[in-house]
Amino acid sequence: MRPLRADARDNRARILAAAEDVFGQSPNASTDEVAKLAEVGIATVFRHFPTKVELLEAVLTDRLERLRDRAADLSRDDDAGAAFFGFFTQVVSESASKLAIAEALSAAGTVAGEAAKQAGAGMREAFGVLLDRAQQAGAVRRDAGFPEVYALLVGCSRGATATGLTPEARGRMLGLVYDGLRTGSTS
Amino acid sequence: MRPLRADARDNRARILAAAEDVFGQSPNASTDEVAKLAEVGIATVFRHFPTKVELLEAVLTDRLERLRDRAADLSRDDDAGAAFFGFFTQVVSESASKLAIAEALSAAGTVAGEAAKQAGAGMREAFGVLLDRAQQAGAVRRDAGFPEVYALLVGCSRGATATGLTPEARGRMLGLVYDGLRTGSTS
DNA sequence: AAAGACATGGAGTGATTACTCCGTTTACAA
DNA sequence: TTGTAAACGGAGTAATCACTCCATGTCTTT
Repeated sequence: MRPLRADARDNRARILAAAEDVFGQSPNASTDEVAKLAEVGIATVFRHFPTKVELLEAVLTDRLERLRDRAADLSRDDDAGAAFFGFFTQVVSESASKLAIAEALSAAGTVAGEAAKQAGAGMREAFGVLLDRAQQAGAVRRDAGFPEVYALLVGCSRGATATGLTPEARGRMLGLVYDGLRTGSTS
Repeated sequence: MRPLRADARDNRARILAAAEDVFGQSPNASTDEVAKLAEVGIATVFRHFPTKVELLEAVLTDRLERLRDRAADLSRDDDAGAAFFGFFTQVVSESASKLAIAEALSAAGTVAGEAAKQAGAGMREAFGVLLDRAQQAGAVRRDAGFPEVYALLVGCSRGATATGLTPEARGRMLGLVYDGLRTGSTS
């Protein structure tokens, strides 16, 4: 297919940004709201994303790919422990202000269409690498399996946003979790 | 006001039960679905709960009160540590099958009307007592504040449900968290 | 610069849904 | 048993929302 016309590409980007914003604040907002914020007609939204679900998936995919890229970057860090805990902290902190990330993490494994599903798998895989390396380096206990650690990542994100934790309390919460994850706490 | 007529009281209970079931599975189901499941006309639903929001609040309040009662019971247990961890485990385990509990916990502090707000406060207070006693007994480290522990409770619930954790993985996740909460892990 | 493909906006459509009206039925008191 | 207030069911209403149609506008190519 031929490349998009300049204005079309522009609008597409604006719509995606607006959707991220709108759905980030209230997940079942109407498509009209997205159009309004993007300063675009409704028809334009539907031309670029034929269905509301596809628009949501596009937002989701976008977020997941960004998280995956960040995790992949960090997996090349020399300090595997710092990379793992740094990623974890960053994700949870961002979720506090961006509801959408928390939702994206939840949805990553469950619903969603093909593209989003793949992005979710990629993101989880990249996080798995971070965990592996941190365990090899002795920064995270070896008996911590991926599913439970990933659930903790998701859970901490949602818990922090849902209860409206202050940044300080969020730090203390992560401190508790990290103590549980570190080598040495043999339960 | 006079006592409800027998059939009315009956229907009210059936509607509440149906609502818990329906909204527990898909939080934005229609009121019709609740009526269908309760084997009651729509009008009857709206006569008992004048608004969909009020119906949701009633479900929420119900759940929160049950949790509060359970926490209050456990706070009379001799083993404060077992009481705290037992409650935590039970809440997270139930959330796995009942989405609604996880949602209720999240909503407890944020949105919701007067009755639900109060029920949420009561539940959090009862949980706070459990935490206090466990800390006094030396089963939970003293530098763990209520907000972050409560956020962990909510988070573990949501994380477990959102990622579809197996019961075994859920147990391991809780093991990690509990290790972080116990006395001795001085971070 | 001019043609024609590509995009756009916004009114329109049908489906869904929260909530109401009212004729009928049911529980309770005497 | 019967009168009546209380409760019920379900068709009806208005609003919302996802999505379409088409007349108008705008890039881009030669």
